[in-house]
Amino acid sequence: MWCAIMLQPLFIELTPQAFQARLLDWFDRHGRTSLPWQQDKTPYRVWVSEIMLQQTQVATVIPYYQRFMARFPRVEDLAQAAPDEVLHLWTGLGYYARARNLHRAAQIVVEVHGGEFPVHSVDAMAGLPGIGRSTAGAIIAITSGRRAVILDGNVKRVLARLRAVEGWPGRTAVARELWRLAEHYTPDERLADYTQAMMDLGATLCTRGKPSCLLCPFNDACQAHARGEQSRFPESKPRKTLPERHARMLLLCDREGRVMLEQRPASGLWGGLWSFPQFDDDAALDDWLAIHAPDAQREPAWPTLSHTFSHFRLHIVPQLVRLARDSAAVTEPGRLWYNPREPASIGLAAPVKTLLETLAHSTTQAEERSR
DNA sequence: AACTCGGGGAG
DNA sequence: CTCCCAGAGTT
Repeated sequence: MWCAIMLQPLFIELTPQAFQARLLDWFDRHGRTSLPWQQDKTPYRVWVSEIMLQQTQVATVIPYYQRFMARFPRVEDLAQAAPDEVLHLWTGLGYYARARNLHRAAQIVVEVHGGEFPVHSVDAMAGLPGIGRSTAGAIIAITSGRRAVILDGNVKRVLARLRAVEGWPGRTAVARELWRLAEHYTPDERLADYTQAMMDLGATLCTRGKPSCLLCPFNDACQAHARGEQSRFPESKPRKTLPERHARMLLLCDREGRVMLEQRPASGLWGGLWSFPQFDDDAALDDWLAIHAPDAQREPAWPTLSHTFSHFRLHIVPQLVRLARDSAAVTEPGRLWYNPREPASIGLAAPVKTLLETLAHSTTQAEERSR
């Protein structure tokens, strides 16, 4: 009889106090302390890091963070910046709404809150553009030590495994359960260390693939580990096949080697970034050329450049066109003539940046050949 | 509740 | 190739 009971994986479910004690003990010995945003932990510096780190890995963020903080050391510097320069420093990071919201939030902090972040209130913090429930909690816990709860990807993974939470966290019911657990385990003291510890555990031991369970302080209490099903938690998003889209990009060059860019609408894909005129097909591009540059000369199309987004794949055919006369005809608001060899401080979509670099190269080589 | 919004690291 | 990362905003 007792045998049948013993065959069940029997857990002594850790109390929040026991969980916190083990976690903080592990953190004191193995936590990360050298990340750039862990030095001089002001709300501004932590905030910028938290926004950059949304859906973005630490290693990717570090160089962007260094450049950004060097240019905008204080929230006032960011508030006064030109939108184009903010987007320029964000070029390549993705999710450009983050940069636009960051800029707006900086202006609100300066103009409405007197330059101080409202770290006294999760609701006040979450009222700022780009700051949601989790990011608000992280900034408050890390910089003020007040009790605040976070639920980022690391915490989701740790808790989903510890308690074998079934289902994809994108589903409302699963997210609600994870928030409940996050609240359950959050302590009343050492909030900054606890918050950083949960993220460090998720980032260094309780990783998505091949977690280091042997080194984990919770390997005797983790329900996923007991089942040998670490990789099944948290459950992954149900995937659909990505839709395919096609586009032509017009690389319109003048005789000085400059190329025309247009600014994209402030909202939507690549919002506020500068890009090449984009067309659904060859005929649409021809129509545009007939109107704006009737005597321009098309060159053979470059090889297709494929770019994958979260929710579709874009196949880009770059079409180089050289203007026979000068560029005056197509100078309008929302357009600029860009010299690829003298990069300006503007935001560029990743494939656009790639194409501009290719263009700079080919132009340079053409000059060398002509000597 | 489902969809939109990027780019790259890691397997 | 696939998966998803210190998520938030919109529909």
